[in-house]
Amino acid sequence: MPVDSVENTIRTAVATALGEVGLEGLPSRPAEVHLERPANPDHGDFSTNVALALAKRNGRNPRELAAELVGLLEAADLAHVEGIEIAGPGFVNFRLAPTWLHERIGLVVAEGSGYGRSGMGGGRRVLVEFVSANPTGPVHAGHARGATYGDALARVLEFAGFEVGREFYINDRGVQMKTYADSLAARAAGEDPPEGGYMGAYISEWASEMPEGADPLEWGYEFALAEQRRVLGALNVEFDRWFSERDMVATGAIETTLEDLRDRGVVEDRDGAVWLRSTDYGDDKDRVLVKSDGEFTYLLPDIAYHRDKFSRGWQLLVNVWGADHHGYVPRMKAAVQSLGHDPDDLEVVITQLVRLEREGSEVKISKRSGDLVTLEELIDEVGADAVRLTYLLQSVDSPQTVDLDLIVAQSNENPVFYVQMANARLNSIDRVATERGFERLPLAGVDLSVLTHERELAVMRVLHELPAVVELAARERAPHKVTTWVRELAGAVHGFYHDCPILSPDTPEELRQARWWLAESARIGLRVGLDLLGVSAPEAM
RNA sequence: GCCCCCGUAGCUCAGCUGGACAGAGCGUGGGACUUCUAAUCCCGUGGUCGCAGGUUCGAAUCCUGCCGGGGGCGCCA
Repeated sequence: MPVDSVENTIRTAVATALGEVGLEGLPSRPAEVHLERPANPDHGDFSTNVALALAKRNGRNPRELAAELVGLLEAADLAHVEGIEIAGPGFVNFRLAPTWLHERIGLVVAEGSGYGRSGMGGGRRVLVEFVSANPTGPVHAGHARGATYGDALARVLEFAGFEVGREFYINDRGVQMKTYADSLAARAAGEDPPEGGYMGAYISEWASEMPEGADPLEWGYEFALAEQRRVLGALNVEFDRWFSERDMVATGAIETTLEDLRDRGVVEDRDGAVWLRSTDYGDDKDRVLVKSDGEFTYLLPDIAYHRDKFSRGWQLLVNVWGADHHGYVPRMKAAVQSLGHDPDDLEVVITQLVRLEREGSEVKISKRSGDLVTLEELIDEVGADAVRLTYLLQSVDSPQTVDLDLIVAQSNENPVFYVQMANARLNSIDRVATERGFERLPLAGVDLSVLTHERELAVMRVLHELPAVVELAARERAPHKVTTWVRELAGAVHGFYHDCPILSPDTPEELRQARWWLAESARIGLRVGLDLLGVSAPEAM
C-alpha cells in the first residue's frame, strides 16, 4: 500500500543502521531520514546526507561514518538495492535495480485515476475563495490568473485529501454598482457615461441589449453575473456557491457581525464613526467599519462574510487576491482574530500581476478606460486549455508576462500542444493496435523486467514522482508544480514513443506487452496531471 | 518613508523542506520521417543564479544590507 515503499525501506534501514552506530541527534522516525533523488545519474537512484549531517556533532569524520553505515546497510540486503557507495564529502548513494521502477506500473494501473491521491489533508475543510470580480463588467484577461490558479488549487487540495469548497464573493452593493448602472443608462440613452463612469466599449454593447424600461442597476447586475458565470464556465471554472453581499444585508448578518464584534470589545466609536481596533491584532492602523454618514465600509461586509464562512464549518479559508489587494491582508487577518479565530485560519494567496503584451508592447487592462482584453476573447482565440495551461505555467508569486501573439499563434511555443500531443500519441497506439489486431494481455501475466531501455526507465521515474508532487503542490499551494511535472512526463513520453516502438513487427511480443502497459500507465499519469490542472486530454489531435 | 512580490542562458520561466559539475521551452547552428501522429526526437550553442556580507562541511535555495522592476499603504471597493 505505501506508495513510497522503496524509499521507506531505505529510510528504515538507514535509521536502524544509525541506531546501531550509536550517535547523537538521530532522526526520531525513519520518515525524517533525508533521502533525495540525485540530479546526476552517476550518484545513483537515491542518496542520503545523514553522515554529513551527523558527523560534526558526534565528532566523527563524515566519510568514515558513511563507511560504517554502508557496511551495515550492505549487510541488511535491501530489496532492489544493487549497490551502496560513498561519494563526495560523505554522501551515501544507493544504486537500484530497474525492478524498483517496474512495480510502479502495476501501482499506477491499479490506482488509475486515483494514482497520486493523498490523505495528507486528513479531511480538513478548506474553502477557497477566488475571482470575486465586481458584477460591473466582464471577466478579463487579468482575472484569468486568479481563476485558473484558484480552480487548480482547489483540485489539488481535493486530491491531497482536503474537503474543498469554491466560492465567488459578489460585491453587489456599493458605489461601483451605481457607477456601472449610470454608465449603462447613459449609453442606452445614446449619451456618454457621467464623469468617472465606465468608458469601456462593453458598456455600450450591453446597454444595447437592455430592454426598454429595465432598471439599469438590477438588469445590469444580473447580466454581468450571468456573463461572468458563462465565461468562467467556458474556462472550466465552476463554483459551489456565489455568495452575495446583498444577501447579508437582507438577513441582517452584517449588523449581527457588528454586534458580535462589539460584544468582543474590539470596536469603538470615534469621530462619529465605528472603528475596528485592528491594531490590537497587528494591523498598522485601526479601520473604519461604519462611516460617519452611517454607511458601511467594504470591510464590515467582508468580515461578516468571513464570519459566515467559519460558521458553515470551514476550518481553513484560502483567499486568492490580486497583488493590488495585498495591503488588505493585515486587516483581514486582524478581523479574523477579532472574531476569535487563529490568524492562520485565513491564508491569503496574492497573485502577482499579469502583463499582457501584443506585438511587443503592453496591453493595459482597465475597466474604466475600456482597453479591455476579455477572458472570452482569449478563450475564443486559443481555447480554454491553452489559457489554463499558460496561466498555470508558473508560480503566482512571480509577475507573469503573457504574449498574446504567441498563445494565439497556436505554435509549438505553446506547451499545451506538447502535452496534449503526448497523450494523443499514446491513445493512437491503442487505436492502431485495434486496427492491426494486436491484443494486450492482462498485466499480471506480463513480464515487466524486460523494460530496461533508458527511455522506458525515464517514464517510470517521472511517474514515480507524482505522489510527492501532489503533496508538495498542495502544501505549498502551488499547482504550477503539477504543470511542471506534466511537462516532464510528456517529455519522457515523447522520447519513449520515439525510441521504443510497440506495434512494430520488429518488437518481440514480450517486450511489446511490457511497453504497452508502460504506455498505459503513462497515459493514466498524464490524465491525472491534466485533470488536476483542469486541462482536457483529447485522444487525438 | 513603510509593507508585499520578483531579479537564474538572447527571450519566457522551472529549480521540493540548503547538497555533489545550475535546468526546460523558445531562439540560434546541424542532424533524424518506406516504421504506433516529425505539433516529435537527437547533437551543438548559450548563465559572474542582481550586488555585497553572514550562517553552514556545503547557499540559486536560509539571514542582513544595498541596487533594479512591479504592486500597495483612504470614513474607495
